[in-house]
Amino acid sequence: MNKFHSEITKRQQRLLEELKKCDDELSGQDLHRQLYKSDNAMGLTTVYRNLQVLVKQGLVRSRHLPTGEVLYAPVERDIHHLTCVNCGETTRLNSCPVKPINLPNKKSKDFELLFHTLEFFGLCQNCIKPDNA
Amino acid sequence: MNKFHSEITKRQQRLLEELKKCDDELSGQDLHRQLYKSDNAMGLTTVYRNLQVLVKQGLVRSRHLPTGEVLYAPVERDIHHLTCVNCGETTRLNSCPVKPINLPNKKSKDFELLFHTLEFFGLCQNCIKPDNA
DNA sequence: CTATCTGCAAACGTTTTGCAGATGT
DNA sequence: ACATCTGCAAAACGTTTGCAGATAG
Repeated sequence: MNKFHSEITKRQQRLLEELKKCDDELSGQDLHRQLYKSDNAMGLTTVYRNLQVLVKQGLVRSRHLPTGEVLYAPVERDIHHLTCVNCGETTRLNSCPVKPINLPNKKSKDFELLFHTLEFFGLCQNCIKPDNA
Repeated sequence: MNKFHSEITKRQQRLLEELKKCDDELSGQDLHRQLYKSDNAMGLTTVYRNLQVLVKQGLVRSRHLPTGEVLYAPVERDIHHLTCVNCGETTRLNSCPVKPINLPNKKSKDFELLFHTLEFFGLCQNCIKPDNA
């Protein structure tokens, strides 16, 4: 049996559940904080380790913010953003604005595609104006 | 005059030149190291500060690796990758495999698009096999 | 009883910041 | 002079790792 796509542990289920419950993406820190308020507190280390597992299983997608932190969401959630390179302001796009033409096959002998990230960077309305910080 | 798209300094020109000269993407550390060997040594802080400027000017694109480090390349270079979520191995795609359909206008009142990043994540050939670390 | 999972504390490594001195207009 | 740019050293920060103890099958 492939070590990926196997059963997941209680803790991993809990994390996935929390991600699905939330409409947004969450960081490891977010999840840790949020679970501490609930009856399923778990250490930060555990949160990070299990998130990695969930990504490798193909159940969770991850994305790196310009700040260096990582945000997680269920794989099936297809979120993309406009991000201002000056002020960092982010606008969410609720559908993927590109049409895949030559995407790698979802499942080929060479590469099993789990998810993609697509982010747009530029200057937001405020920052386009002259005299901005 | 808009503070973006204005003239750039010698140091910034040097960084841009170095990025153009290289076929790959480079990190701040890479650039710093590389310039130290040349006649244009500059401090790490300066490298980072000027790279930020170049990104805001729309001359350079940046992309965050899963490791947290940031890679830079000239904006016009349209590179995308397949990355294995297990071992981190990366394969480069030399053309953008998606067709923009509803991309934000390159230049609108609301948002001035400078570049986009598109990365694919999944499992590489090696890691798909059972019994992998 | 062996393998896996956990959590704490310490480490990591890249990037950022404070500040004083250099540079240049 | 005045604003900008630089570099050093220290800080910052989310994340990762070592290890010993807990848990589970």
